[in-house]
Amino acid sequence: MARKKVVLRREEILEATVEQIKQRGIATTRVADVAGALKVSSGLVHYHFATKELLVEEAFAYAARREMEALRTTIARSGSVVTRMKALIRLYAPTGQAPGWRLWIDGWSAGMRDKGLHDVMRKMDEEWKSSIVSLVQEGMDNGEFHCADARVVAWRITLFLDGLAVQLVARRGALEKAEAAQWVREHVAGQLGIDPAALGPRRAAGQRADIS
Amino acid sequence: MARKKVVLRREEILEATVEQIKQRGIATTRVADVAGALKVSSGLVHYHFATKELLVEEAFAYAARREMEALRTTIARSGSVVTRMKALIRLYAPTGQAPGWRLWIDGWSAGMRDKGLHDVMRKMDEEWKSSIVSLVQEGMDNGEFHCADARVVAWRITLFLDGLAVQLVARRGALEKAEAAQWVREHVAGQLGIDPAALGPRRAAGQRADIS
DNA sequence: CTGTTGACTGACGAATCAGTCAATAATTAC
DNA sequence: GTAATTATTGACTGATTCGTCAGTCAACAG
Repeated sequence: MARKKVVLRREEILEATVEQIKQRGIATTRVADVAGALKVSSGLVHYHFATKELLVEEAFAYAARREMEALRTTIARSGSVVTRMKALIRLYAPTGQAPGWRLWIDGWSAGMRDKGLHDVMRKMDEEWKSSIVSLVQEGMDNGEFHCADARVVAWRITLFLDGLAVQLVARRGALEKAEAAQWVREHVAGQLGIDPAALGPRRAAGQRADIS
Repeated sequence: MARKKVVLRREEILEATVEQIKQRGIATTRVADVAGALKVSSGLVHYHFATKELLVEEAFAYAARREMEALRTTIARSGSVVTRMKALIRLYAPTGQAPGWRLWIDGWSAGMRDKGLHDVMRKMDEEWKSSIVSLVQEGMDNGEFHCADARVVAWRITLFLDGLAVQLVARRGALEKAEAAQWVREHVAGQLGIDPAALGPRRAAGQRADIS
């Protein structure tokens, strides 16, 4: 009962799959779990997605698509480049419980053996970096940023955020959230050639810079 | 046939388990794979390790122990602190195919749900960082390094290497090995307040520093 | 109102694998 | 040399889970 159009049902299933994977991880998520979460038969999941492998890959692609949309929206907003960069950091730095990062960490691991998954992650990473590059370039062009190579800067920022995500997941609790946030600001600001305070939590500028 | 003392057999099995996990990943490694690699029955593996979960955890602990021994050996060598830091980077930077990193990336993922694994990884990370801290501190004390806080520097170096590992695995081939090595040198040197050329591939010092 | 499509079910087949256990071969103890 | 001990086997079980399929029923077209 409650029959749905294919597109809607597929999206619903992908959404549920992403949620289950965040909670249980890829390996321990059963297609029965996904079906159960939607109160639907496991047969239906297979009706829409032939194999579990395909389901997982499409779920990652779905999650990646949503993430990239959010990124593009943030970047396309009005306001100074610095302000948008700040928003971007708040969106993606793994400060907080960062349930989204759990998904990507699982993806890195599974992607080492699953070609399809690997390609999905790779494509997302390319989009992510090219978005950062264009934002950084915009800042360089209008004089807000002072750095040499937008591509290298984008890589280094990505590197740092990935590493931080690993640390905050692999050593939950060992690093203060506030300290991590401070490091992100310092690192990004250093890369962009701006004042770390400009990326501070509230006001864009004009607060004490109590860092070494 | 070919009976072995428990300690030896256990070590052999752990070694084989690590190898299998590097190749297949945690989830898709069967205990039959481990047994098969040693040309031994699966019953024997269970004779030494009650459950697969235990086997995997101990395999990670074993790998971590070996890695930490190598680290301590490198750090305890004679020579300047810079030289030892250079050796350390060569040992751990995920330049090359880095099969060791595959293990840790799997560990990060599985450790999010497996308490025992999580603790193993956490302990190794603590040891790793405290080793780095003491090396950095030594360099600060004898004037080779110029930085403010050894702990923060150790964290940032770790962060960077982890992030780089992710990038080189998640986007195999997209980043030139040489460029990655260059970035590691720049980042580490920047943190330590020294000339990146001092961490260069061959001679300890006295070569051109062709970086921005 | 009726026929057709297609989303959906639920039971089932088939395969996979972790873990058990009784039997056996090698080692050690005495 | 014999008994006790211990490492090892390999066949087996029980549980799990992916994927299939024959059939049901809602929605819609005509």
